[in-house]
Amino acid sequence: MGERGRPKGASGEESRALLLEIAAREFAQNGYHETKISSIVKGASLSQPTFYLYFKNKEAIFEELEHLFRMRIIEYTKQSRLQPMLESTKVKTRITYNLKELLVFLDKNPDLTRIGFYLSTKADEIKAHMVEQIRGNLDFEVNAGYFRKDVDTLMVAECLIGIIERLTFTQLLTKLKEPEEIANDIVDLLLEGMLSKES
Amino acid sequence: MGERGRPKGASGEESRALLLEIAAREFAQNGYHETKISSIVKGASLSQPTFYLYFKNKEAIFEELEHLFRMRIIEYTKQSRLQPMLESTKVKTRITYNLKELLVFLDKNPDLTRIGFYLSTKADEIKAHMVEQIRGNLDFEVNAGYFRKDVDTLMVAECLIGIIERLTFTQLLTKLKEPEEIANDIVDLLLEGMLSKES
Amino acid sequence: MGERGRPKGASGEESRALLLEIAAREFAQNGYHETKISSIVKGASLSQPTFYLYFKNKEAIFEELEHLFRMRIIEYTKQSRLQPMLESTKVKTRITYNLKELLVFLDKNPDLTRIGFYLSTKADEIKAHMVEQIRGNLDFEVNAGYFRKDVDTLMVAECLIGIIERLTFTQLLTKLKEPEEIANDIVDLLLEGMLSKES
Amino acid sequence: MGERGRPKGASGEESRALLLEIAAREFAQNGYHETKISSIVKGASLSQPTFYLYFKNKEAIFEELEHLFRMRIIEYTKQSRLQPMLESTKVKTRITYNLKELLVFLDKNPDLTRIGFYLSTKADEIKAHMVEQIRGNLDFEVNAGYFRKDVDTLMVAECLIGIIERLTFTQLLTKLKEPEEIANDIVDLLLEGMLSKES
DNA sequence: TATGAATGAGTCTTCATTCAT
DNA sequence: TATGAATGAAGACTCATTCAT
Repeated sequence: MGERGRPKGASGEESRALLLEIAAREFAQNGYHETKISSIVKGASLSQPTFYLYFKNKEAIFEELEHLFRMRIIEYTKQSRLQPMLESTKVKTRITYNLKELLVFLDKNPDLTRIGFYLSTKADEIKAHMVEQIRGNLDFEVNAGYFRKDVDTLMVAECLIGIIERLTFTQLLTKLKEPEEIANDIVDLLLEGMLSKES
Repeated sequence: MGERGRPKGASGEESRALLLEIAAREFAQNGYHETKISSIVKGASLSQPTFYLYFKNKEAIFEELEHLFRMRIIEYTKQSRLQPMLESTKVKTRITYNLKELLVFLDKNPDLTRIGFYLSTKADEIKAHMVEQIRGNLDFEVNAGYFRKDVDTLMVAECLIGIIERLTFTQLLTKLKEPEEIANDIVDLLLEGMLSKES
Repeated sequence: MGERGRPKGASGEESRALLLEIAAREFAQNGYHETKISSIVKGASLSQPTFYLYFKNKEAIFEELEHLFRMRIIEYTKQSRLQPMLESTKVKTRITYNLKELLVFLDKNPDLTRIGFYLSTKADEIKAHMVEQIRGNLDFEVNAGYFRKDVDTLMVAECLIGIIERLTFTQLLTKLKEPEEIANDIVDLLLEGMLSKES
Repeated sequence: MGERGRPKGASGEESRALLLEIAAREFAQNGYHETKISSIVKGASLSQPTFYLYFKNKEAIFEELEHLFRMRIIEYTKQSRLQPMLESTKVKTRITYNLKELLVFLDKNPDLTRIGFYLSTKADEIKAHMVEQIRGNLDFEVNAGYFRKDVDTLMVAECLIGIIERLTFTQLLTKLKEPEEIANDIVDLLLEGMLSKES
């Protein structure tokens, strides 16, 4: 029967996955309320009742997308703790690399990112969680002597999240800059500051 | 009509202002869609038709709030350009002061802030506008030799906006920190960087 | 504006009462599920949203009708207790009269009767309540010597309710018999029994 | 196809019977509309399409249950006509026995009883049919001199059905009383009446 | 200026029912 | 005989918005 029109007997998992994908796109594009079940199923070439075969309701599919983002983002922040005993000269490189990896993930999943960072009512929770992780890392790094002892790690972590969020939406997802460039810029700014060195 | 027969309560302007105020609170608390005209007018002890006496529709009152925020925020960024010929030693103080003033405004208008920074579909425009202003200031300041010549002023401006937004929601509006503290923290971080000075 | 079409400004209470009336008819005729909000409001020449102005939902209006029936029926059973010291010869007359009054009420409110006796999920409760009342009356009457000491008053009360229900639907609401005739028949049967007297 | 490849479980007849049984239970418990095909088939561990292998639709299976009840109940009322030339002293015994038999049947088939007596739109027809039968019996019995000549046999038959219905639901199916007790109570009440004998 | 009363338009959701295998 | 997958049809409910006074 080839590819024409996905016959009735498509695998349930496929339909479900398709719905999730389309839903992510629709939510990201139009927000939660402007996204109608009817347009999700139309996008998936399915009927409305089919939607309810796989998801309890609109909220449920949205929550599943939130959850998906959350699980994946948590992995990234977990991985990003610096190894102890890292050579001082490698610190900057390592941090930049970790940050770049995170940005690559966000870049590859723009719809999920918009949902998890912006649309979700749990966006605050998610970011707060990231802040906690980063702050832990920073505390460790300060202790290890990589950074000034007098920095308020919580504030830095908050700033970093604010920066990541902003640059993700204005530079990354708009394709104005590559993950690596952005990572470099951020790390340079936060580590070195803006003042002229001779000053 | 003088003072004689205002049959039911307030003057027109008062009712209008009240509706704006309540609406701001409701929008800030519950978002655009979750905010019902019915609850706005209930909050203002008025009837639904009265609402339409003062505003064309729900969108219109929201846009008016957006506009209000926008006008006021633009003033602040305009004022914040550093005066030429500033003594080098005063730069940091001056920047911090300007930032603090902005934060004080946001702090005093939490509902508008939430609307203009977060809920409004024009939030991006507003922030982009701020970025432009700040970037102009930074360019000037770099030229004046206050900062490193190699900083990407657009990126710094973007970062600053990201930081302001985040700290506004997590530290300022939650009353965890005072505007001044936050301004100090931000400026210190961005100017000095995190690295230990001896490094 | 005369009577044509009930203008928009009809009193709210009127609309509400009208909806209740039409709803009773629709429920009685078609049952709970077959009755659509749309047909109720059509019957009342109103729109669907108007329905929700006066009732929380379909269940709520049904419950209000149940309640109405219940309140009224309870009055009747309360009134029907025999006065103490009644002359023995008047007992039968008195009982018949009370029963007739109840039947007159049911006859005058056929829709409510169908709802409260048949459609309502609380029909059992309502009838159980009536049984209790009647049983109380019977106990009193047995004590007063009007009836055989060995009758099981609960059973008689149950039988009476069964009879009333059945005859209401088959004889009364179908207009085959008048309340008075039915009351006479019931009382005669229950008091005298079927056996030939000489036996 | 013999016994070889019945791929999934039971023979057709078995599945059909099972569906009927489960359906009766579900209808009796939850009513017609609240009973979903989905829960019937779930109860029978079958799939929805299988249901339509055996029944045209939801209405059809319900009607089949109605029919089943009707056929069986008619038998009982047919049998219950008193034999001519019965000794006068045995009349009461015989009537009681017949009534008891009917009640035993209802007691053994509570789901069908609830369907045929209460849920079915044909419940009225069924009961009307029973009334007719009983009335015929009563006419015969009156003629034979067993009962008062002045009783309205139709009314008595109606009363009896009302009583049977009520006591079935409140005493029999709730297991409060045995069929025999109930039969005795009914017959005693209807034959003897409530009045004290000396009166 | 103010409102009691009413509604058009639209969405979610459910369920009996059917294909294709 | 049996079912995984899918849907047509329909109803409840909500909300912004408008008459008529």
